[in-house]
Amino acid sequence: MTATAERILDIMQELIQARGFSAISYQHIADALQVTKASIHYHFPTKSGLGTAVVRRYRQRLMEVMQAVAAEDGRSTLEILDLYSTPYLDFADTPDKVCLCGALAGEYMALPAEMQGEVAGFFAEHQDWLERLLERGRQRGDVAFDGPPAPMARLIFSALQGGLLVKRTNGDIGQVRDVVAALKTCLAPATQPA
Amino acid sequence: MTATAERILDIMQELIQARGFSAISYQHIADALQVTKASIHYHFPTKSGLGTAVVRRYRQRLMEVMQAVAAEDGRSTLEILDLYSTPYLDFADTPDKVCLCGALAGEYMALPAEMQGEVAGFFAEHQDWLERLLERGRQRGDVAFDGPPAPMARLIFSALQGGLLVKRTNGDIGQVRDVVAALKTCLAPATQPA
DNA sequence: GTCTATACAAAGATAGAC
DNA sequence: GTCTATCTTTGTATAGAC
Repeated sequence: MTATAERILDIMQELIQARGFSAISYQHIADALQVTKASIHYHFPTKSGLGTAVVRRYRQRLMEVMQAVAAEDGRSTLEILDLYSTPYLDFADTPDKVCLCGALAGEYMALPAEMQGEVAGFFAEHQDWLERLLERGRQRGDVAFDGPPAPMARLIFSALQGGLLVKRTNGDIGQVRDVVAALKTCLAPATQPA
Repeated sequence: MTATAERILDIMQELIQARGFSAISYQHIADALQVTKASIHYHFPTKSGLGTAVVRRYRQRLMEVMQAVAAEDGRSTLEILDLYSTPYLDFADTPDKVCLCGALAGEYMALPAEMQGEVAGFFAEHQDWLERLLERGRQRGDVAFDGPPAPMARLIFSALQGGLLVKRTNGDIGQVRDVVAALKTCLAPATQPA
């Protein structure tokens, strides 16, 4: 992967996060990189291939974040949840970006099959990760909730994705912060009555 | 509004719910309606105007649902929440549709300004409605949660939107059902210890 | 690896006949 | 209201020079 190819991926990712995949053209990328369309095609012959490469890289990066977060010792489950939420809160700090896969999910049926697979895989592995986190947390006793962990993991993940999307329409960072805060109140173990 | 114009709105709405706005062309609509592109332009001269009309109608319809639901007497807050969730669960029963505004949110920065306003208004009024529902419910004592109602309203709405988007990528209706179920466990008032 | 030039299809939109 | 025909721009993609 050359440096230029990486920059193209960077630009494409930012564009998708802001405007989605269908609305992006090679011209947009060329303008941002200050080269011609043909140069972009040299590095990524097809738009479908470019889109797939962007999602793959994004997916891998966030997976590394999750593995690093899970490896941290001495953190409470709620602290780990905070660390997990950090990338989403960072997106919320921008005026125009959401999660790459959250953006792509809205136009899912218009995506090339290869991209659909990457997006679906991203969602699945995040929810699996959250499920394991909740399971461990409940065993340790620092989170509490009714029923099996899978529905709660789905709630957390769905809420983060949805919260980011809503936030961009109202410009209120509180949208995502509120969602995270409300989730925590749902998970906080009941303090033993004295 | 003529019957044909209504059918165009129907088709456009379905197409957006499945594929987003940017990926839809007048040709797609013309094919679905079995007429030529020019006929569509007769009813809706610009794509921006057509998109805006679709969102406006959708917004209005769901607002009517909310008003009808809120007017129902003798329902518990959790029952009302179920009624509110019905349209989302109906979308979840299709293989390819999400909430119209949920789909549009992913490509928000690529939308015409007028459509952005409608989407933002839709989100705002839904969250406001949920906030009032929660406030009343807590007063009546049939739901319980920590802190002010706004964050919980935001959590519920974000989770429903996000849940639908994730559901479409994994084809599992359980995704949305789980989210609703998990939300309910978060809201259920603690049963008085005997 | 980037450029110019070009091919070809699809897009949004309009004119004017029926 | 719908059609055919057309305009103009944009989109994805390739060929070949530098």
